[in-house]
Amino acid sequence: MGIDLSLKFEAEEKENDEEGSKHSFEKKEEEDEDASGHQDEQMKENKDKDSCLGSRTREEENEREEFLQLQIEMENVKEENTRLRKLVEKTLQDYRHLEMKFPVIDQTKKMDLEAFLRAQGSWCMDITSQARKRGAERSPSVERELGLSLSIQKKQKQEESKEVVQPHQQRYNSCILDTNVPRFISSSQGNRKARVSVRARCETATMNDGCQWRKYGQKTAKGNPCPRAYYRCTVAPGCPVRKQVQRCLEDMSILITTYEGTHNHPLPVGATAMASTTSTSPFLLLDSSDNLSRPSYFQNPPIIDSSLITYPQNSNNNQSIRSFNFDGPSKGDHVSSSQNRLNWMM
DNA sequence: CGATTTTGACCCGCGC
DNA sequence: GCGCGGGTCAAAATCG
Repeated sequence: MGIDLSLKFEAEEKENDEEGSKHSFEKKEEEDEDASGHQDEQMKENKDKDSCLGSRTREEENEREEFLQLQIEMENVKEENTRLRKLVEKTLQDYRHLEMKFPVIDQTKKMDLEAFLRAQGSWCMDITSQARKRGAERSPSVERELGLSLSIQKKQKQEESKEVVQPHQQRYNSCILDTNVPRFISSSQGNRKARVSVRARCETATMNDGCQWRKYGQKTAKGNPCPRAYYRCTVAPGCPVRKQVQRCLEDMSILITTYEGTHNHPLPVGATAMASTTSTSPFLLLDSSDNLSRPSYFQNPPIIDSSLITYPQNSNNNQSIRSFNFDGPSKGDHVSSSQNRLNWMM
C-alpha cells in the first residue's frame, strides 16, 4: 500500500513537475508573445516617431525585472520538487528496508524456542550431571521447590537388536538423549510419539495450557492413591493429542501433566509451550498463517533456575529433563470454561 | 440440547 | 495361559 501511495505521489509530483515546466514554458511563451506584442507596439510607436522614448525604456526595465522574478520563482519550485522527490525516495527506501526485515523477524521468532531448547538442553545436561555426581545429596526439599518442570520423555523399551517391534512399543521415541542431537524431531519419524511431561504447582484439577481438553477416562494407578485422568484434545476433531494428569505422590501440590502426540491444528491463542511441545517442535505445526498460535512465552521467556532441576517420578537415563521456571502466565492466556487457571506460584 | 464428566467394562501388552 | 495394570471405550449422568 505504501508503495502504491508513494508511486502515486511520485507520479503526481512528476505531473506537477511537468505541469510546472509546461506552465512556465507557456508563461515564457506568453511573455515572449507579450514581449513581441510590445515590440510590435514599439514598432508602431517607433513609426509614430520618437515622441515616447523615455516611457519605452521604463517599460523594458519593468519587463526584465518581471522576467527575472519569474525565473527565480521557477528555480525555487524546481528546488522544492527536488527536495520532495528525495523525501519520497527516502520514504520508499525505508519502507522497502522494513519490508525486508519483516520475514527475518518472523523467522527469528519461530526459531526462538528451538534455539532456546537446544541451548537449555546442553545446559540442563550439565546441571543434571552435576546433580548426579552429588548423588544422594539430593534432598526431597529441592524437589519441593519445583515450580514447573518440563521433561521430554523418550522411552526406549525395546532393545536395538530386536527387529520386530511391537506396535505398542512404537508409540514412544527410542533415542538416548544426546546434547549434540537437536531437540527437533522431524516429521519423518512417522508414527513414533514422544511424550512431554510437565510438572507444575497447581491447586486445581488440571492446569490451563490454552488448549481445550475432554476427559475420557480415569484410573487409579497402582502405588498412587491419586487417580490419573486422561484427556483428549478437542480443539479440532480428530486431533490425536492426549494428556494424562496426575498428582505427584511426594508432593500433592505438584501436578504432573504428560502430553502425547502432535496437534493437527493451529494452537489457540495463549496455548503454552506445554500444550504445543508434544512430540515435535511446535514450529512444525506453525505456518505463516497461524501467528496467533505461537506459544505465549515468546512474550514472557521462561526464567531458568538451576535449583529447580528435578527428577520425574519415573525418570531413567533415557529421559531428558528440563526445568523451566515460568515468570507467571502471559497476558494472552485464556481460561476455558472447564479448566481453572493454573495457580502460578513461582 | 449439546458438551462434558463419570465410571464400569473392555482391550491389550507384559511378566511370571 | 493367566493375572495384572495401563489405557480406552461408551453409556449414563451432569452441567450450562
